[in-house]
Amino acid sequence: MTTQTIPPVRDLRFGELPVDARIAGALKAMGYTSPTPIQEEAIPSLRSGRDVIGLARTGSGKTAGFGIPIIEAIRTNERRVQALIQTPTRELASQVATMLNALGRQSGVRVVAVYGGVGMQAQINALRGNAHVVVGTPGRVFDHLTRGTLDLRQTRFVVLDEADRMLDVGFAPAIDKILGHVTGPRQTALFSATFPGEVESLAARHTKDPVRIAVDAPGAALETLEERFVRVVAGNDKTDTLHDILIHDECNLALVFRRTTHKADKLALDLERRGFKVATLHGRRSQAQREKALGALRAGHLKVLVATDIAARGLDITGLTHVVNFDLPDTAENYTHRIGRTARMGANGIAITLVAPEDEAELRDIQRKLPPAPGRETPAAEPRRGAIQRAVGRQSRNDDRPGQRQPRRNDGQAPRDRTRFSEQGNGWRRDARPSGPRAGSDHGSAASTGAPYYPFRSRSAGARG
DNA sequence: AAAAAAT
Repeated sequence: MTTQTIPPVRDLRFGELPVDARIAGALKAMGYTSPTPIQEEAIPSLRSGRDVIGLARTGSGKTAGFGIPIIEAIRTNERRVQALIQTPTRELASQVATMLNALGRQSGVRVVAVYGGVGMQAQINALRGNAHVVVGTPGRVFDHLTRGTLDLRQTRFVVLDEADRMLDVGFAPAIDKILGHVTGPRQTALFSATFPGEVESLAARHTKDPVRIAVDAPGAALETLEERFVRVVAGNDKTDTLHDILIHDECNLALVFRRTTHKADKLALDLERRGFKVATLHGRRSQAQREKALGALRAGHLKVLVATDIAARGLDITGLTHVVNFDLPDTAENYTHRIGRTARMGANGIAITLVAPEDEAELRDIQRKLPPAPGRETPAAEPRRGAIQRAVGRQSRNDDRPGQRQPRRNDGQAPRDRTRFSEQGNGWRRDARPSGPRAGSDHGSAASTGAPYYPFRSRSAGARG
């Protein structure tokens, strides 16, 4: 008779949160020891059975915030797809599936990624096996539904990751069709770092009396991120400025955004000629090329990845020190998501936006829509002589970054922001009057307007009664 | 106007 090793009964808590022992084990193996604020809020809410709209900054742990309660609710003895997570890009679907797989490993939960650009048969086989959780992009998910190779009739959890993107015009019809196949009772969760007013009505269509978790104002700044703006004077080449950024000591790994696939390719070619290890990621490349590029970036084999907004949302790349907006993002939301590829989970990061004279007006539009924060440049700021050299050459504020990899904060605790927010107009405004003494900032004018204050972490039902 | 997402 074999002696079974019974694991000691400990680690049944994730910080203050009680968690399933197998999940506690998985979390420990993943290096997480206590929940981030969004996890502290989202996990109990999802456990309670309520729908959730969760807003929290980029890199603050949203994936585990829905992943943990879903994994622990999966009945592994039932061979049914019990949870569906939808993402806007294939790479994000893959990344989320990897994370959920790690969370569910010790629980016997089977997670299957379902997205286009790769063979159908392997996915069909995986789905025919014991798939408990499906993470996918809408096109391929719908394809499986019409072929009858995916059955969502027993699905009890639906998550729209990057929810504002999934509900916008490009995706909404596909999401509607897919959710039409989820015929049983279900819990719906929407998560994002941005949530523009326009998507509120769409969100209401897909959720019932949701718990609204606003750990951070949509678009809120990150304390560990330094946002810089480099004015490139007329006639000057942005590529030269980018070159200067890349060769600077503090730049380990950079993600550079361009607005079109063609421009991304062109810049990558230029950088290659200049001797940089570079790859491109955009939607006109084959899935094999895309995966190779992202894999090389994650493995640290590249200096720089040039991408379109395909890489703007969700991707978590360890060691990414710099995000460069070579071309301006098209919206304030995209600005927030792009720069949020760095400075994740308490790590430091630098985001540099290259600004040509013709970009100025558009940049001002973007900045006007962002919650102001100490350290975040405001539209009023005037470009000054010598600003380029200073911005490129300046050392990072908290320079504790070692050569290769950024340290993950191993206490699992993203820095907590005590700033309060006031709701004004259609958006959220950062109100710089903290609970303590006033920080040396000039962004606090809203504090004296008598606007109502809402608690920093608000938990109110969507519709006020 | 562009990018993404099914083929």
